[in-house]
This record gives sequence, C-alpha cells and structure tokens, in this order.
Amino acid sequence: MDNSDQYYSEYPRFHVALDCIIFGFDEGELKLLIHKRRMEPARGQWSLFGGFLKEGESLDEGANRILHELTGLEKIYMEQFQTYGEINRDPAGRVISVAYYALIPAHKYSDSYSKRYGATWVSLTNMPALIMDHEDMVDKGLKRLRRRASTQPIGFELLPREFTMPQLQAFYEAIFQAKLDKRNFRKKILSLDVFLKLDQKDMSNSRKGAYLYRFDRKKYKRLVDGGYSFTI
Amino acid sequence: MDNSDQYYSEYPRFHVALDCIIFGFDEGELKLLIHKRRMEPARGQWSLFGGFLKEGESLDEGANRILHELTGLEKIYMEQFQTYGEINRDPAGRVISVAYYALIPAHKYSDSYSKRYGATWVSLTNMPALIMDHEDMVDKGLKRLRRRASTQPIGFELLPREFTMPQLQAFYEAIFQAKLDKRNFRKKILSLDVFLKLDQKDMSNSRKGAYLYRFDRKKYKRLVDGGYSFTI
DNA sequence: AATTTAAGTGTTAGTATTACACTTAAGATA
DNA sequence: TATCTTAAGTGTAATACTAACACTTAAATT
Repeated sequence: MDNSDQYYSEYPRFHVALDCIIFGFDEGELKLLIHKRRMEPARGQWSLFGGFLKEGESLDEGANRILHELTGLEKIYMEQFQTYGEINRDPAGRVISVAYYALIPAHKYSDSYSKRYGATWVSLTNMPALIMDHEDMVDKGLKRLRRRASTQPIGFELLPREFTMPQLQAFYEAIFQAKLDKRNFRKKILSLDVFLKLDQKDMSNSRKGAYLYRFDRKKYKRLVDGGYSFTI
Repeated sequence: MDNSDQYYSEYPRFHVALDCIIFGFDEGELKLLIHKRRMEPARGQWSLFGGFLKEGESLDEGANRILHELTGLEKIYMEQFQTYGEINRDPAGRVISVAYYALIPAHKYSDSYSKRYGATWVSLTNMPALIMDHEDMVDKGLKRLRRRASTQPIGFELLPREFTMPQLQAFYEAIFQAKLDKRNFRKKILSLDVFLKLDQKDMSNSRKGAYLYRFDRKKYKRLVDGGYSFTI
C-alpha cells in the first residue's frame, strides 16, 4: 500500500526509468548490447535497454526484471552507477533514469533472444548514435567498469566458467584498451592464487592448446573476508 | 511544460528525494553534519539533510539548492553517488532517494547557520542513530569519498585555502583512518608539484610554526588535461 | 620429417615504497 | 637571558613492485 499521500502529497512525482548498459565480451572485444527502440518517442532509433520502474519493485528488482525479460538470463552481475535527471533529457517528458551496467557472458546469450528482441551486439569503437543521453551513459558505465575491473575480479562474469590465460588477458586488454605483457600478466594473475588450473586444454585457438583455469570463488571470498584486496 | 503524459501516462510516478551526506574536517577529525528532522514522519529524529526534488530542477540543481538553503555556501564540492529505491525504505511511502556527498570547509560554516537549522557536526566514530537507511548512505558515501581522495585532490575542498603540511596529513589520516609517515607523506605530496609554498607560517599549533601552502588549481588542471593522474 | 603457430616460461634493471631518528625554530618558563 | 619544551622539518638505505625483454615447447598441418 502506498500511503505517501499522508505526508508527502504536496510534493511532485516523477517517472522513474531504468536503463541498462549491457556489456559482453566476444571475439576479443568488449561489446555493447543495444536495440531499436520500440516505444514512442524516437521509436526505431538505437537505444540502450530500459523501461519504467513499477510500483511494487525496488530499483534493483526493476533492473533485473528488464534484463531478464530481454536476455532470459538470471543472476546477472549488475551494478547501479549513476542517476540521470536533467530536465530535458527525454523530449517526451520529465523522466529520472537510474543507470545500471550489466555484464553478460556473450556465449550464454543465444541468437534466438537476439532475434526476438532485435538486440545487436556492437563493438564500442564502432557504435551507432544512441538516443537522448544514452551515449553519456555508455561512457560513464564503461569508466565505472574499468575502475571495478582493476580492483575486483569481474572478468569472470563475462567469461565462460572455464577459461584460458590468453582469453583472460584478452579480456583485460579489451577493458583497459592496452596491450599487456604475457609473462607479467600471468605472474600477477597467478600470484593472486585464486585460480584452479585444470588438466584439460582448450584446443580451439592453437595447435598446442591452452590450459583451462577456473576462478575459485570460495577461496576468493575467504581472502576478501580476511581483508585481502584484489588488484590488477 | 511537462508533456510526459503524451506517451508515458500509463507508467507510475514516484516521489524523488535528494539526501546529502555533508562531510567536514575539524579538529583533526572527519565530521558529518546532521540535524533533527523537521518533517513527519520521524520528526525530531537524527537525519541527513534532504528534501524533495522540484518539477523544474535537475537532480544536481536540487542537491545544490538543499545545500545552499542549509549552509548558505555556494560552489560546494558535491558528487552524486547512489540512488536508493527499496520499497519500504521510507515508512511513510514510496520515495526514491538520490544521495550526494558534499565536502564543506568547516571553518566557513558559521555557528549562526548551525543554530538556525539545528545542524550539528558529529564525529563519524561517535554518531547517533539516523533514520531510515541514512546510516547506509553515510557508509557508502564515506567509501566513495575515500576512493575519490586517493586519486583526486579533494582535500583542498575541506581545508582552508592556505594550509600546512601537518594539517593536510591529518586530513588524509582522518580519511584513510591510518597513521602516515611524516617524511614519506611530504615527499609524495610535494613530488606532485602542485603546491605553492608561502613565506608565511601558521603559528597556531606550535611554537616553531608550520609553513603555509596553497594548492595550485591551475597548474593541477594543466597536468590533468595533459593526462597526468594524481595519486596518494 | 619438417613446418607452423600460439602457449608457456625467468631474469634483470628500474622505479616506487617503506622504515626509521635526529635537528631546528621559536615561544614559554625559570 | 639561558634553558626547556614541543611540533616542524629533513635524508638515506632496504625492500618490494613494476616493466622490459626472447627463447622453448606442444601439437596439429603439410
């Protein structure tokens, strides 16, 4: 029951939207999932995925709902990072938009969803114009992702459960837009001591094959709880 | 003119509030400015400074307005850091609250304001219980402040225009809750080369007196624009 | 058997960080 | 006016971290 009119009735109310900057990692590149807007105004133009907050849901629930409706995925890593409230940011009226970025493992996002929702992965370096302030949101979301990636092991949200060191390195290179030294990278990553090396190799990228690793979440959690801080 | 009913009329609207976590630095300690709430519900309980967003203002404008009404200060350093939207966070109704932290130089905040608005500086280690989720906000705001302080020279927002090295060190010690080595601190700070040493001394804290410095914003800006990144 | 290609591996030099203790300036006091 | 007190101010050496660098290996392909 909303009883806010009891005390707050004199204050104005606003539409509240949720916009999701959905990042994926594929073909050695960081990608963004966008679609052609299905709603007036600006129907048919490129846009982030978003929607309006409903009465009975929290912001996080709303963002999760939107993402789930779109991708069919559950338990997506997401983080709220900024709220946009410029008066004329939406030409059709006053809308306060809470922006989240989300990381989805591109390999789990099937083409069928992509077709059903008209969603397209675009590379960040080659992005079409987006409506309203959505390009700002992408910029800012990306900055936040970078900062996060340098202190928390979020790469593992975007990669398959089992991954190789060259893959992981490519991921960090894509995030930071920088070439990293193979030896130094491995040294640093492995010194964190939260990776499990498997006996199995991934043979898809080379004749020699690359050993598969798995991120040991439990071990990581123990370390963090003990005051440890992950840094790349 | 709000013409949002044209397309969005079917979607619900929400009260949007702005809450400010106001930090100050005084007596070698990081302080928080709070007051006894003057509005129902929970009138008379300790609370952050906040208010409702108005129709014709952006979020940043609203936060500035609230801060200005309260402190009389202009051009306050502030940063939006999180939006709170749990369904029952406010017992009187559904309110989405956008939280900002602000840094104000305690020496500029006069007692007259403090009396007029019933505002009190409390030390962070010794804080009364705050209403709703305001303690969460303080926690999160403080974390954000810490992160900011380690990469941007925000100390100068809280300190007087002219300050001594011992003062600056005390500020960082308060922020990071850690004792720093005098010699190492000076070495690092001065190596940034964005400080102007004055001939004058501040004699208020010791017989010997401590040299006053001034932060050279212009020089700092030039450096940053040239890709430099400030780190403590 | 030879070739190809990405995976995998150590060492060294340079840079940044940390630890650490005495001297100095100037007001206060005897 | 000599002595005391107290916080400000200063340099160096040891250690840890970061950055640069090139060859060997495994396994499929020819």
